[in-house]
Amino acid sequence: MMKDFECTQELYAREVLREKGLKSTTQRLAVVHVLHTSGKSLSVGEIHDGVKEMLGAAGLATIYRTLEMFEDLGIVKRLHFPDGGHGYAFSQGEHVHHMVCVDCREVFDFPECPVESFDYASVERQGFRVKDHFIQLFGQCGKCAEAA
Amino acid sequence: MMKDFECTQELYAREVLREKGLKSTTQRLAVVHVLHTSGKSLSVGEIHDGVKEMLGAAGLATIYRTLEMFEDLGIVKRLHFPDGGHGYAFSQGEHVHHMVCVDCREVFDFPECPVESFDYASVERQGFRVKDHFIQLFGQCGKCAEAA
DNA sequence: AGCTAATTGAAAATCATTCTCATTTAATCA
DNA sequence: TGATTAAATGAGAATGATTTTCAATTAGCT
Repeated sequence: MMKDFECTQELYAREVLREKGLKSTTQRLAVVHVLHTSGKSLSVGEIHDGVKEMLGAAGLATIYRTLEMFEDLGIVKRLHFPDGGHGYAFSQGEHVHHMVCVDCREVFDFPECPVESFDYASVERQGFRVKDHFIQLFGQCGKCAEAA
Repeated sequence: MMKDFECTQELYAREVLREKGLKSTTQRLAVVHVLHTSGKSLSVGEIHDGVKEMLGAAGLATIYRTLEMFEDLGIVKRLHFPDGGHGYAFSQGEHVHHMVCVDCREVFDFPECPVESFDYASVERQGFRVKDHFIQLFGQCGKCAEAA
């Protein structure tokens, strides 16, 4: 499957998949397309709907399988919301954090990492070795702030 | 229900509940006890087991209801793990972040907030208003690092 | 001790996620 | 290109997690 309207994000996913010997299926590329063009954090159901709209039909199990795999590959990031729900946003493997509008769930990158420059002395004094971190900022985007 | 071995954490929970006009039931205090004494992040099932051990029996629905309520009240924090699972840790409402050992799930506080002192200029330039944040550090505690 | 609204427990209902397996498809190579 | 083959998909069943319902119980008042 090679479409003329393929964007850099799809080419990126295609490349990551190829490197790992995984197939660039229609469904997988559709997931990338839906996530990337939305620019938002989407739930599994929303992604499924988007893919169905593109392809006519798509199995829900495939969406789950794809998202799990994409998360491992760094193609998507799983985000958590204060209400207990979670969603997925497109990502290109770089170390960025996300800031999500709690109203429209639009996702904005936050390239400077507040933790990178942070002094871990206090936890390391307790014997810890910090290996990874998860950061997410919540707030309101300009549009939603105006609308409110 | 008033036990002689009640600790400050239970007294704290009792106080928060009283302020909101909520009842300090045996089950709720047992959840506090289980979480606080474990010092770890526990799954809903583990909390349920712990409470059953203390009380002989306890409904799972009550555990869910209690945890949801406690999260709103700031008595517990919900933590997310890289494997997609989540757990709950005792908290006393203060603004602390947590660092979790990925092996034993022990939870350590991280009082200095790396984001508090952070310069939000880059996102605010995009029209955002940052209202909240979620930070979690992952790593290995001293004990688990030795054992490995 | 008695009253009352809040809370609980058990089971059913709902919702989310994973699994199974027969069928299809992307990538490779002749 | 067409054949081959391992990987991937889809449909639905199975599982697991969470929520709801409602009758019975209990904490926090007088």
